[in-house]
Amino acid sequence: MASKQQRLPRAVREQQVIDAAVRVFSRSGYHSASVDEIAEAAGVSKPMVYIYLGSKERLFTACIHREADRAVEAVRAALRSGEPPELGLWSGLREFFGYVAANRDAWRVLYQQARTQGEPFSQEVHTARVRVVDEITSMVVAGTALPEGGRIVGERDAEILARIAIGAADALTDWLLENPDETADSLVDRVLNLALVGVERYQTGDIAAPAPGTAR
Amino acid sequence: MASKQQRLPRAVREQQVIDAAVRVFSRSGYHSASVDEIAEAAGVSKPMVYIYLGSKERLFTACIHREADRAVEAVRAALRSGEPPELGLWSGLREFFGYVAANRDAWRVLYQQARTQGEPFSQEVHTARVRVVDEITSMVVAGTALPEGGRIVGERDAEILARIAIGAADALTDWLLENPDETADSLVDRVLNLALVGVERYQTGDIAAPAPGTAR
Amino acid sequence: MASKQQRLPRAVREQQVIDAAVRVFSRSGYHSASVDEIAEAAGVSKPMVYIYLGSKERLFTACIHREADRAVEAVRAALRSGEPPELGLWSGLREFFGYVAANRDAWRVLYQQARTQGEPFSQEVHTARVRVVDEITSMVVAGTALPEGGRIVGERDAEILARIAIGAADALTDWLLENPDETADSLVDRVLNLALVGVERYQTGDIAAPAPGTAR
Amino acid sequence: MASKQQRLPRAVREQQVIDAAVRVFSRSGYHSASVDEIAEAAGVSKPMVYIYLGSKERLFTACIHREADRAVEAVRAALRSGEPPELGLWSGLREFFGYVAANRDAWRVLYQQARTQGEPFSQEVHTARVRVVDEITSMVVAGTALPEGGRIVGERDAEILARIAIGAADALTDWLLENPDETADSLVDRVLNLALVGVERYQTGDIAAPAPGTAR
DNA sequence: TATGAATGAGTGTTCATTCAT
DNA sequence: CATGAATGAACACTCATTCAT
Repeated sequence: MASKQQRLPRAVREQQVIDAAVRVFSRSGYHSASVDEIAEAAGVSKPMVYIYLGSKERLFTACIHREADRAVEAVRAALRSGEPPELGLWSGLREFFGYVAANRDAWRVLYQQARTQGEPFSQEVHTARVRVVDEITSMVVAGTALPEGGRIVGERDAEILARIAIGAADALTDWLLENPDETADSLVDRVLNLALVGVERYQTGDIAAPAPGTAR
Repeated sequence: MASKQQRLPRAVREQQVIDAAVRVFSRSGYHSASVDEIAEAAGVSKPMVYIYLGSKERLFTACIHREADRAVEAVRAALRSGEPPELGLWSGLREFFGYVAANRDAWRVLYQQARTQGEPFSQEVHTARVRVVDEITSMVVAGTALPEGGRIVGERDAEILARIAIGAADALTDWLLENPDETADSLVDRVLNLALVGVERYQTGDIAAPAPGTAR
Repeated sequence: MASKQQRLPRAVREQQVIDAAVRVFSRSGYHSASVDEIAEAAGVSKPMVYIYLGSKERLFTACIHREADRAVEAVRAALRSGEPPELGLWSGLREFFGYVAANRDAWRVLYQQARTQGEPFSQEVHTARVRVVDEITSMVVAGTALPEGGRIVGERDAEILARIAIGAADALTDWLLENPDETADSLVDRVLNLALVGVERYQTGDIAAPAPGTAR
Repeated sequence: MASKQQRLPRAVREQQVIDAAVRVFSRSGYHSASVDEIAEAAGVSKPMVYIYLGSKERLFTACIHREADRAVEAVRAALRSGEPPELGLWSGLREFFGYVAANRDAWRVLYQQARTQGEPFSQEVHTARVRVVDEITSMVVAGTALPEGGRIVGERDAEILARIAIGAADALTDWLLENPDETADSLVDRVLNLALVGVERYQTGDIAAPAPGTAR
């Protein structure tokens, strides 16, 4: 269809292709997605994909890079727009959850796909992926969360907290998909509630504090 | 290689093949993994894989099913061996984290791979995967956690807590892999520490309680 | 099933296998039919097929040979049981049609399959097949048909008549299968009727006799 | 071989592939014929076969359809070119025999192969094949044969006559192949001769008319 | 004798990638 | 610039055939 293409500038075409690729990679996974499929979804012929992006592998990394940038920028923008600082952690989480829920395709490519594909992507993709994960979560968890106190316990602990946030956000958007009557906001409310209830129970002694290094 | 024909009974060979498949699927992902690769890793010829397991797809679901059973049993056994009840949640989490960290291949196949492959696995695999996730986490989180009080807040909240635990365990074992000087136990200690610190800060007002439904 | 077989004498087993093979070859064609399928249909294990018949190819030729013998014998027996000589041609055709219609599996293997499979069967199978074709039809058409006059016109013409009979019988049993309310006998009646009508029309001039060597 | 990339338009290549397929299917049978073999015979690489024809099965049906069209057209054209009407039946048969003898590959695919392959081709192929058989033979036998008298005896009888003609033509071209000194024309002469002789003998009482429904 | 276990070799099919226009 | 045409290489799957028990 649409034969004799419209002579758009290269940069635009490239974005169209990446847009399509993110959608297709997200739905089918890296290996199942065929370049034909992506080209068709982008409305260009297959050689264009190769002229612009070079190879399927480089196309995939291009997706990773662009979505990494977008993700960082999205959360950063949200945080910039000034919440009162004490609510930093909560609002940061809210933005993060919101982003993941609102950009499922991008997130799937960025996080799930980029982790589960074997060797060819070890370095290039790994570092790009880690960049978002680290940057976003250090923004949300460490930086924003406790502006007054700096690091919570140590660098590693901050990273752990970050990973927990990421894994939770990832797993919870699956839950969101399976419960269509919930929204990203209602989910965040539930999570916060759980935290409060947990703390209360903890205070009343319903949950015993573990002595670290106890079991096993 | 492996010389010629070892003539083992079917049941044994089947397990060998599934063992190999879990390893290979875990490393390469479902689509990248070739049946040849799996057969070689199992020390059998390709036709054996088909004679015993039927197809690549059915081999994959066989992996899911077996690892699902094993995972449930592993955590269940750990919980049965009687910790003092107040420590239920902590020890449950410890066992769960320990399992995930100690069985990375199985977990990758069970959780990451089974989620990210497209259509062919919707039903069969999905339900098997959900079964572990639900069973394990309801064991760890809901059942064991609060034996005196039953459900925490509601069914959905229990599920959310379960998903958080799963997503966190998943993400944290990535972190473990990247920090080889840590162990599953030291990781659990760190997490518990963070929880305690969090609660303390919360109590001292360092973290403001959000009014649920606030932001955005 | 039926594990631990019954220790039957070799000759019997061989016939069982050939019986099954004829059925399966007839239904699926030589190449589609798998030795597994045949072994199962015969109620023996696959190695038995090889021990007794050697190879798939030799099994096929064994089918051809046996069915060739049976076909010749069937028609010969029918003809021996003394019809009045003038009816020889008609009753010969009747027997032949009857045989083909009543032994579809055998006929399919003997005639259709044996002609349409490529190279490996050129000689062995071809000669066996030709043997039946020639023997049966010379019996029916030439020998029996005109005992008083010997050959009709010449050897080649007799062969032509034979081929016509064979081709017609083959094609007509297809027609029989598609018209289940007809029987082999009713079909023969129809054919004879047609012949009579043809001759009558010919006599009345409705059909012009061609001058041989005319057209083109 | 055939050097590299000849860059022909799709329609041309499609016909080349079908041409080659008819030859190969005719020689080897549907199952023995490999797509590789066909591709090589067509002078293209295997993927072209799949890009243009989709699958081996669809390639086979494409052969059937094209040869069906050609066969119908060939006989129709021959009949159109005006023989004196009384000779209709004979010239019709002559054309039909001539076509079959001159297009053995096509005929083998159309008639022999299409009948003897098992299930996958039941509908699509069956109807296409039946279309030629019916159309050609009703043209030759019924329509052309007796323009003055319409149907011979009844619909079923016309069909029977048609089947006889087809089966005879099929069987006789085998005979032609085995007797290379004969031609399609000389064969037709022989057949006509036989018919005449038959009628004469019949008239002189050498052949007794059967009472339909007699024997058995 | 009889068979479950095992495989080498091949087939249909797909896909990333490139050339010729 | 843009694309239809073309292919090398690989992959899932099957089958006739044999060996070890």
